[in-house]
Amino acid sequence: MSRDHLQSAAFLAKSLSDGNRLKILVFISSGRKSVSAIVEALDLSQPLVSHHLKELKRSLMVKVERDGPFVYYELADDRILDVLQILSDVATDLLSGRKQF
Amino acid sequence: MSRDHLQSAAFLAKSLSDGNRLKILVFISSGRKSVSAIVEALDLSQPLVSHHLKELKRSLMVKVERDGPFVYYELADDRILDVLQILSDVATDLLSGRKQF
DNA sequence: TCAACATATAAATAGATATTTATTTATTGA
DNA sequence: TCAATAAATAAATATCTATTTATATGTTGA
Repeated sequence: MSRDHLQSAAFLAKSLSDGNRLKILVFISSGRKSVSAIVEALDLSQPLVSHHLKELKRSLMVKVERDGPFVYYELADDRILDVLQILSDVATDLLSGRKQF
Repeated sequence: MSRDHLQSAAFLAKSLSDGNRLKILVFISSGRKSVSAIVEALDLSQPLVSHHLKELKRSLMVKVERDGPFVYYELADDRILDVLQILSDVATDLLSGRKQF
């Protein structure tokens, strides 16, 4: 893995490093969702959701589409879910304190 | 994936969100390395390497072992490399601008 | 056009984090 | 014991980021 590739991986990891952003990613993974739908479902303030969506857009992990007054956000790549699953599994194992994996 | 699992994933992702830490992880993935070996190989200052190793230890992603005056760090779980590879692949595809993955 | 709604942006704040420089602690060979 | 090496910690700084509150922009139906 080259230096550039490592930097790219770090950049995406940074986008995945916030719990609220992960909630958003998982929520929109079942299909495009409007901002207001996200706000309601996750019980976060609208500006906070917009802020996180902006960050996710900056890292290209979401695709955006306007439809009338609504703006829909969609997961850009399903492998992001795979990453979250692996990280969750690894965290579980690491916290269990076992010595070998 | 539960809320706790998402929080755990976010916590690990935060540890993966720095380029220098990823360099360290990849370097030690070929076997335990001393701090000074890491400092030389990556051309980073010794306190900076210690700082990042402390962070990696906090997230349990490295195992630590002292041997005389040397302290050796080792990757705690090889699936972390899988995560980095996927993130790198995804970043490449997202930056290529293709619409479907 | 205007009121109502959807979303984005601005500004302020508080807390986190990467890096540098300087110092301390720990270990060992002479 | 002491000098030299390995590693960790402290302190300072500068930057970044999550969140809140307030406001602006954009869209549509009446």
